[in-house]
Amino acid sequence: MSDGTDTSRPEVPRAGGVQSLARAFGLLETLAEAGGEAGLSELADRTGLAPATIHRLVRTLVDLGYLRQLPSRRYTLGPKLVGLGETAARQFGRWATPVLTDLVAEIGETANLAVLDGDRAVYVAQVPSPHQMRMFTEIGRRVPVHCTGVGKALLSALPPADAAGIVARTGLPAVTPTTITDPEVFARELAVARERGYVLDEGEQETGVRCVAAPVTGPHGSAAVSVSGPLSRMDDAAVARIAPLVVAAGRRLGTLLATA
Amino acid sequence: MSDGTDTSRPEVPRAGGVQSLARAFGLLETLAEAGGEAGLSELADRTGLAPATIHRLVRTLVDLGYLRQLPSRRYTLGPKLVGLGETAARQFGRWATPVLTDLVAEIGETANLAVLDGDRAVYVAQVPSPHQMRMFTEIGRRVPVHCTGVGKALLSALPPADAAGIVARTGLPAVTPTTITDPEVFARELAVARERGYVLDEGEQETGVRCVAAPVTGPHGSAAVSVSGPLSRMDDAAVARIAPLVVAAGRRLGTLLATA
DNA sequence: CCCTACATTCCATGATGCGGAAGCGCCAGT
DNA sequence: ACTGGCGCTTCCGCATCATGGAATGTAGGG
Repeated sequence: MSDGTDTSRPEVPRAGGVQSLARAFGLLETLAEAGGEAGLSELADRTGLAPATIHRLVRTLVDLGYLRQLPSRRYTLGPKLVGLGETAARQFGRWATPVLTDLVAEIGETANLAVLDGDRAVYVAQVPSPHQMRMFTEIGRRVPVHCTGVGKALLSALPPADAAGIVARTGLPAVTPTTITDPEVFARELAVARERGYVLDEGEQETGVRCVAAPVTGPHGSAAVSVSGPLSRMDDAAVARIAPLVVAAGRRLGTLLATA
Repeated sequence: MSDGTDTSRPEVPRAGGVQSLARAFGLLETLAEAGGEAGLSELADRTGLAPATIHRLVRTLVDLGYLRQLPSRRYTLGPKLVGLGETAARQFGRWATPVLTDLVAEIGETANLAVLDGDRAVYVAQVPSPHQMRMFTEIGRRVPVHCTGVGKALLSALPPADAAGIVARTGLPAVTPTTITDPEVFARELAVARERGYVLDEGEQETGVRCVAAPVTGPHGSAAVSVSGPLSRMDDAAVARIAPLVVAAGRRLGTLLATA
């Protein structure tokens, strides 16, 4: 950075405006990816930043309560992040939960809301089915887009070029025997989804779980609703009954999103 | 900092090193306090920062995915915060949940883990009692220290001077008829807690709920475990049986905290 | 239709964050 | 116990980067 001849900056393609912020959040993410705990030098290795720089950022975060320093001098995500995340989730849940609750009442299976986060989908709200008490709070969980109902629904609402870009970056790794791994088949799947307004997930992420998902139709709305349940209850007749309800819920959430 | 005559800055006592970071997180907190949604000028009013400054910070956060801009141009907490918060909670929960689960198995009442966050306590892990399905995920909730079992347990593990400092700042507002409001009585309560190794919460935050809490004994360990249930089940005999178990759990968590 | 209020962009200024290098404390090795 | 090495922390001069006042664009209200 000291000579004016080469101003190319291959790292951090387009972070944002304030670099210290981008770096700090990068550190938080790096820490999360590292399993929620890391030493300073490990962070330096992963991010390529100077130790002194990292130390200052990290120290600030510790002072603010968003990071904790363990007795071993390593760093962990701090308690305040839990609070913020909870508030954020509540925020999403506030307007989505009523609609999801209706869906569960009509269908009897677990209903989810997810949004696009980079190249993956994050669950931001969930209303569990009355059938099985399973599934803790899956809220906040990030899943691949290519093998989940919500993921495919999210892609189907994107401009095809953007969707193709995401798929190109993430690839189509097989998770179960039914996961779609052929790009051409996947493209057709999205085309069908756009046509019908909903997608199916035929146990592509978890065997035995069938899922109906629809995009949340809004202006900027990168969101998707889904209803999922075990194959035993989700037969073809059930899907035929469920699909229109999920699509309607997506539309309803879209108008809510635009309004509030 | 613009004029040399008056450098007193009553606001933001000691933020941290990197000011843009402190401000950005301040904005996130302000947004959370405002109900999770606010316009730019509202943020400007609440924080006292220049609109241009806020806009740049906020725009960066939007680019990074930690904030979302609604069609109405207002701002909301973004999906990535949900993910980070969940990871942070999982991080705490990972090593705590097994111990809490054992506690619930032995006692049959809800078990919690909380840490000190500034002058308040935050719940970071919880295993619900099999009895009542009540209580959603209370994780992330911040509560006062003076009227909760975990709060008093946290204070009892602190150097008395530090505990007194916190109490001096927060005061002892009455929340229920049994809340301790006399500083001298409260100091004695903490002394007893240090002596016995556990504290009771006699419906001091919510009438009818009795709670046994113990500090997590670690090197720097500002954490506390608690078990709480309705008075009907938490009689004196139950408390006598429960207290040693909670203390033991605190000790166990302490060694885990020091190790991993 | 104009007008007010809000969000957004521009730009010169200097405060502020940056990172190389030196200092310390902790384990591991012998 | 001594020593070496590694990783965390602190210092300090330089210039980059964030800052905020003012100008511009945009939406809703009278």
